[in-house]
Amino acid sequence: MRSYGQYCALAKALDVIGDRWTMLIVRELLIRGSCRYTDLRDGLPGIATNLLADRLRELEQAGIVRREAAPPPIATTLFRLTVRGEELEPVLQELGHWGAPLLAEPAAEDVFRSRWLTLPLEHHLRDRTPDLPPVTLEVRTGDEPMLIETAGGRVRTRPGSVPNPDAVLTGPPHLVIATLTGKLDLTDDRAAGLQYLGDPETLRRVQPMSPAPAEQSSASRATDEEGTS
Amino acid sequence: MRSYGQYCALAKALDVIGDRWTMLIVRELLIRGSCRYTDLRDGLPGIATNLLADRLRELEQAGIVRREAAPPPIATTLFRLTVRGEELEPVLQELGHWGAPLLAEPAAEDVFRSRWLTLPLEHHLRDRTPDLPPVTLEVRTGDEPMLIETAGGRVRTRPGSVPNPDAVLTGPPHLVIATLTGKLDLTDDRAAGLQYLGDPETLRRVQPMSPAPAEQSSASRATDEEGTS
DNA sequence: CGGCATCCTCTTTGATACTG
DNA sequence: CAGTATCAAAGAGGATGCCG
Repeated sequence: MRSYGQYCALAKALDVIGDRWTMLIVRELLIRGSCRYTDLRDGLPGIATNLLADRLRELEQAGIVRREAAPPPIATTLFRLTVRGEELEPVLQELGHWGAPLLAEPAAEDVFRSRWLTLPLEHHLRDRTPDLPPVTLEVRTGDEPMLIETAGGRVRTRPGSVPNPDAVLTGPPHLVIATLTGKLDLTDDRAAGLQYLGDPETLRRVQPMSPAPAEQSSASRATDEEGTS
Repeated sequence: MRSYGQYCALAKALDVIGDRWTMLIVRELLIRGSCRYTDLRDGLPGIATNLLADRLRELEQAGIVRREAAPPPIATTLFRLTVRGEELEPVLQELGHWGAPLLAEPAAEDVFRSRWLTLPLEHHLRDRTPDLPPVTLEVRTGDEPMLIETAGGRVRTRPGSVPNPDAVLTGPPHLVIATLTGKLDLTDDRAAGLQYLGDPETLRRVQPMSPAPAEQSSASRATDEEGTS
């Protein structure tokens, strides 16, 4: 990327990670920890392979990504974030938080990977009753199942499946998100296509406090803009 | 900008504000509140005028910027952020925080506007003794003087100058920053070109707690990268 | 002046094909 | 698997022109 040439922390940050695709590559590495070129490509549908190669080289040079040889059994290159790279997590969290309302309308043409939910969900969900025995909620949406588990007072998410979860939530991404964040109630009319099996308490346990009042789905755009100083 | 086409909050955010120059335009509007096209252009050295016009239109469409006619005396257009636009402040703060280490080395070729310091400084500085009478520190670096004032327990910054500040700090940007953030001591050898006049207590009062140990200026890049999981 | 629109060149991207 | 090579299309940068 061409530098902005400005002595400003924001501009300098953007000089390094402001390029197209760069932050999404960091997202994948944050989600997956350490992974192969092909894993990255799979998590970044739409990226051109030469761009991915270019960006990885730039990120390596910038000290954000490290390339390492995989342990003996397998022979492949692995990519992972450096400490400096991991420090980008709060940035991505804030950006994701700001962008969350844009997910209000269903996916439409968009591709979706259930892994993309793990980071924001860990950030938003809380264990309301950490003293009770841990629970596991399986979420089935998108390409692969996902687990939401309470552990040590925190809520952890990871791709995967278990034999006997306390509950299973199944449905299209936008309804699953609305449900997990408390914007949509299980008894809600709009929940067509959503299925919840198991103890209702499991869901309530991890939902954030003060569930936001149900949003009007997606009407009126230009009219509800309002500015203040 | 071409959409990433991913149903992911981060990708959606970047669809809207990921374009080149866009975040810097938001920075200017956050700093200046409400301003004219030419003010923006001045705060964004290097931008092509057609790009600024394009981006402003896109931001308006996205509900981030509002265009308003200036009050009768003057006849000009004013641009300002909507509420949705102001909600980007935490994002810019995090990005700036991450990028701050990149300012360690002096400006070199970079252009600089002292206004660019106001946002991050307000975020980092603290009033250590809010019960004492308020103080004013004038900073002279870059294109225009700047004031750092304690008020109501907070530290406020703004471009400007006053007749009798409690202290005046003058010098090149990187030394001024190092001083204000406590990385550089007033008695430090490296402070060549830095001048401080007035009560030393004024500076100490607004500096953040636990001043970071003086950084080795800018040696060794490739060697000090280290990864953890 | 303030607020753009046009024109032109150069760089970056996106899509696809190919290789050690 | 982990890229490089190629090429057309889109976008950025820079200069200048226009209009109230």
